Amino acid sequence: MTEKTPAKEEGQYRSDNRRQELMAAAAHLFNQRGYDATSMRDIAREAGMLAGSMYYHFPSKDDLIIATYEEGRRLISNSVLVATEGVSDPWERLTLAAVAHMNTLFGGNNFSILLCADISRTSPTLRSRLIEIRDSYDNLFMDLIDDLPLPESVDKGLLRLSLLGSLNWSSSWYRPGGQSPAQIGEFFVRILKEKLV
Amino acid sequence: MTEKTPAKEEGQYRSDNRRQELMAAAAHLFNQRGYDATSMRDIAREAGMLAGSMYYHFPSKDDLIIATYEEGRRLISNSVLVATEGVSDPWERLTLAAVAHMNTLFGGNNFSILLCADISRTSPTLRSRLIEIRDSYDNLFMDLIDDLPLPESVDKGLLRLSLLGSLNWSSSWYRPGGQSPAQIGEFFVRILKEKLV
Amino acid sequence: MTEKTPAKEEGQYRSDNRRQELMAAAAHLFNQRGYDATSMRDIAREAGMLAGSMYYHFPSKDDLIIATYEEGRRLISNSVLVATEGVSDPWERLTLAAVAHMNTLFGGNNFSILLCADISRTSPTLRSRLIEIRDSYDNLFMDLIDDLPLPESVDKGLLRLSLLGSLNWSSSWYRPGGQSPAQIGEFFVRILKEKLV
Amino acid sequence: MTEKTPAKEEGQYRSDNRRQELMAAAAHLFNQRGYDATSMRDIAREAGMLAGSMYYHFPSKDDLIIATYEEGRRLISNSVLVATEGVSDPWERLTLAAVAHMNTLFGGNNFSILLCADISRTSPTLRSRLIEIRDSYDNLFMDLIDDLPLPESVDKGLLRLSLLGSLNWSSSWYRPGGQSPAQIGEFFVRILKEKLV
DNA sequence: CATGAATGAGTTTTCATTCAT
DNA sequence: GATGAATGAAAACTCATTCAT
Repeated sequence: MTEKTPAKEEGQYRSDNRRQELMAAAAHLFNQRGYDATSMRDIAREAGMLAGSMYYHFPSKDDLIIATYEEGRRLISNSVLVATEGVSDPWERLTLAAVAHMNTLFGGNNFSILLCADISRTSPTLRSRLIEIRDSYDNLFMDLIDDLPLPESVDKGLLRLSLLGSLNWSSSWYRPGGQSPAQIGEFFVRILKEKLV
Repeated sequence: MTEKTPAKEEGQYRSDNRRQELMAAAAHLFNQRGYDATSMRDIAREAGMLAGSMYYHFPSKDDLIIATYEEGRRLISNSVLVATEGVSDPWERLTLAAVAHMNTLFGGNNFSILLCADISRTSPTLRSRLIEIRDSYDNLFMDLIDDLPLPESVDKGLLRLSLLGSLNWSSSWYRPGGQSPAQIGEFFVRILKEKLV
Repeated sequence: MTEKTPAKEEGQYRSDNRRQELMAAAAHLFNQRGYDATSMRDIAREAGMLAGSMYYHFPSKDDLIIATYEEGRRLISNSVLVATEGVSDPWERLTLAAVAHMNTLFGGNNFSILLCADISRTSPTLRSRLIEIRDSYDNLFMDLIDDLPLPESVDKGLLRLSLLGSLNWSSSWYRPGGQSPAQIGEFFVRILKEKLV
Repeated sequence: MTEKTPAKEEGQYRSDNRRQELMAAAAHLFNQRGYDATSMRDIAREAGMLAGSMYYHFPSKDDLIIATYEEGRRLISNSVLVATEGVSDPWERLTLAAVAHMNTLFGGNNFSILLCADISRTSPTLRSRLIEIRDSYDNLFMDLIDDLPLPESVDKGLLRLSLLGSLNWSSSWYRPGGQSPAQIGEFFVRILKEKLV
């Protein structure tokens, strides 16, 4: 796992410290209130800094949004890849991926759940960048579903969208206390695999 | 059907004309740009009126948001009720409901799709009101799923959330041209009903 | 003279009152400190209003700049046209124009002298608009100089630029007390007309 | 000529290299965008340095402005002095001075043309310093015009202001391609000397 | 000599809302 | 019912400057 190492190989961190704190503060607030309702001042305050100081680290709010989103993608991609590594049964792979997806979403990192947020209403330039990032994650599921042994009559594209919808919509209703994220992920795959009727 | 009558029974409309135009303009813009990015001035302009004039019809922006949201719920609830009326087979009822749901979402009315929007990031007071409204719609699906003949091992609550997730997530990817909304709705129910593996 | 009438014929005034006060305040401060160093807050304060309120009358600072500049052009154009009206001797016409130019520049209206300011360092879009306006005034002098009976060896374009330079540069050194603006204007034309050596 | 020597006699340069690069970068940007619109960061970037580093060489932006302005005065003063050295006919001396003035303004050095910029709109302290510098240059023309054999009726002060206005105003309209700077300078003196009417 | 990081006051602009007419 | 005009708080962002290292 590389996400705890200095990550020099991605060349995207400068003097990691404050930048990471800023991103953590931003992700936290973006999740609580959304992009629009979170001001640069709010983020600065949460990171113990003045608003103007942030602009040394991120040239604009959009850049900060993109950075947190990309960090979210990096973390969840990693989780899914690690979880499915070395497993060959396609349904088991999909189950493990769904479980890793849910565990990452609700496992304490504030970044990945940003990928479930509504981005259809941000500025066109920002939106297209975020969509790119999200698509690069969705592709992992495309591959997992492609490997499934399914009757020809099943549209694999729609199947993927159905599963991702089930999984991501959880961000709008999940609260700790009931079933665990892992159980929920496992269930959403099981009802596709098993005969219900 | 009640949606064309003056709706006196809800006691909340004054001199319907301008009010309805305002709501239509608002719903249109809310869908395009989201709540935050839509200003009262934008809405007023689209309705051929000045910003100040709106406050005769709606005491605040939140009230306008709630009104459009509630109108969306009213329309989609109606569609689902009408579609399932008189049908008794539980799987068929669920399929018809999903189809009606999708047809209403993408069938030209700008209100219902607002129910798929991310409200987890609005002010707490507004949010709790919107959640109430959405829940009162989700209950329809609760009933439909309760009627399904399912093994005890299947958690009906999660099943409902899975289906609603699949259906509502479509608002983030659906574009006209591929499968029709009705086909998509039918498919999402079918993969629950049929054995895939 | 039309500049004191409601000016309906130019169609550019709304409810003249506050708009004119705003323009007067702006012109005053633009002259004292320049465009950049004058903030919208400064202008608002001088007009007895809050910064945000100005945006009802002018959509942006650039628009306000353009409006004051255009008002300056209107006033000085009028002065020159009125002064030369009915006079036919070309040198006398030029003298009267120079005198009117100087009298308008230093005669209490804060608008016209803006045309002497350095605009080579504003944003390209703003600059090109201001240049258009200034050129439309300079054309008056083009005509006056064209009518002069001069030897072929004299470049009329350069002659115009020389005179306008002499006149406009006065905005950087003129202080009341010495020669009057009218005397200065008359002198600058006389040294072109008379043999000095 | 002293401009190539280390200039110890002015006692104001430290380790000339970086200082000169900084001044060149500043002069370049001041001409393109003006003082206000040029930030210390812009200048630093153009000189390949970070903003903070400049403060070793110049204690403030105003000091940097003054230094470039003074350098512009030094260069153009030199040109005029060299051009008129050894010539005794007063009108020829004035002509040569005007030609040298124009050649220096548009001859590639970015400093001297700063003297033509609008300084009537900078902070009072800065302004008074810049005026001092400019006046010390204008005095050269005062002397040249004093030597002219003119009728008593001609106000020599105004004559100087007229000529300097014609010359300096060129900074607002001159573009390479038409008459050369030298031809323009010669023309502006000729129309004073010769009878036009 | 230079850098990285921060400061704090400032900028233009936007916006929900109010209210006299 | 609607308008014109204003309010005041907040937004994103900029910038000259400072200073420890």
